[in-house]
Amino acid sequence: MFYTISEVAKKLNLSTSTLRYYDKEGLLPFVERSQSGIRRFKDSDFEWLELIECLKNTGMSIKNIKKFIDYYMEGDSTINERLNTIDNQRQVVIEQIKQLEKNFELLNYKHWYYETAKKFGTCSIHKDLDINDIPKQFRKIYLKNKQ
Amino acid sequence: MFYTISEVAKKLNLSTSTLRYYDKEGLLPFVERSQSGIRRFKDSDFEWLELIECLKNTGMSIKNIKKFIDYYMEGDSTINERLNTIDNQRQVVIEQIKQLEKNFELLNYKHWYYETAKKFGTCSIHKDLDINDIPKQFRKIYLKNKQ
DNA sequence: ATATAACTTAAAGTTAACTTTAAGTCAATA
DNA sequence: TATTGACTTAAAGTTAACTTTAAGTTATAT
Repeated sequence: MFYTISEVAKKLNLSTSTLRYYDKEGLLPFVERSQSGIRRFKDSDFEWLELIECLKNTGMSIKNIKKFIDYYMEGDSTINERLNTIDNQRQVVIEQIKQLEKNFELLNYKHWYYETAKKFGTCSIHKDLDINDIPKQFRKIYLKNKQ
Repeated sequence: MFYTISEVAKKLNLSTSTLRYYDKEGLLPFVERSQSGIRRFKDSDFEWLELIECLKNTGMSIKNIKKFIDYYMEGDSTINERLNTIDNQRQVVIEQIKQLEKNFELLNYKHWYYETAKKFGTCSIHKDLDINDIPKQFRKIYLKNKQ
């Protein structure tokens, strides 16, 4: 079973020009062509595209994704390099999630800040609040921001 | 207590040109200037810069960050708009974390895939594996990728 | 007083990741 | 057979977020 570029684009919510761009950049060396040069994507190519999307999503550049795919094309002699790339990216994702959780805490604090301001009709309420009026989880950040 | 632009840059691990760029784009209307026009950052400006970094980190564009800061400069009449912006961004972060966790799962599968290939010296081992050889958490993705 | 280091603005340059355009080929239907 | 729609490549254009450059001013140390 083969798919055209526009079928793949639709399935993955990418544009055909993005897929051609990826191909041009060397990300899709395994995609076959018909006699007349038309790309014929197979099911196993979706697995690759899923990994490409994953690496892209987690901040890897097109160039570095290409390096990984080049390793793949070299065969079993590069298993270790590919494992290292994957492990490195796992670490990247762990850091990204940690960072997002920090950002989320600040946004939660700001949510409480504006909820409280909304209740009182003014942001200046925050000058008059006692530490006991502040939810425990926000006290540290509140004091930090106050000084 | 005041800080120069390079002190702030050092503290926040940004470049001075980035801070000037943010200022030019309207992100720092509250930063004071000396008589001769030199920026004088105060402690409360760090709170703003922390929020700017947070919004930027979670994917908000400079233009939309500026909108938020414009609301702030308007005063109490925009509390609701600011609350909405914060709440929207909280939702964005929740989605980002979910997406990263999905990406992390795929990377964990690929880690196992290459660890196993490494153990056997070849990726072709994966053609011969029985479903029972595959860790439970990877079975679904393994079968999906196999067909 | 002079050198140096830090600041200033305005404008041009950079980079990554697409996106669009132009010109053309191919396959299927009226 | 002619038209339509999907495909092709190559190259130019776009966008966001900086970064660098050029030309000049200011503050401090010797």
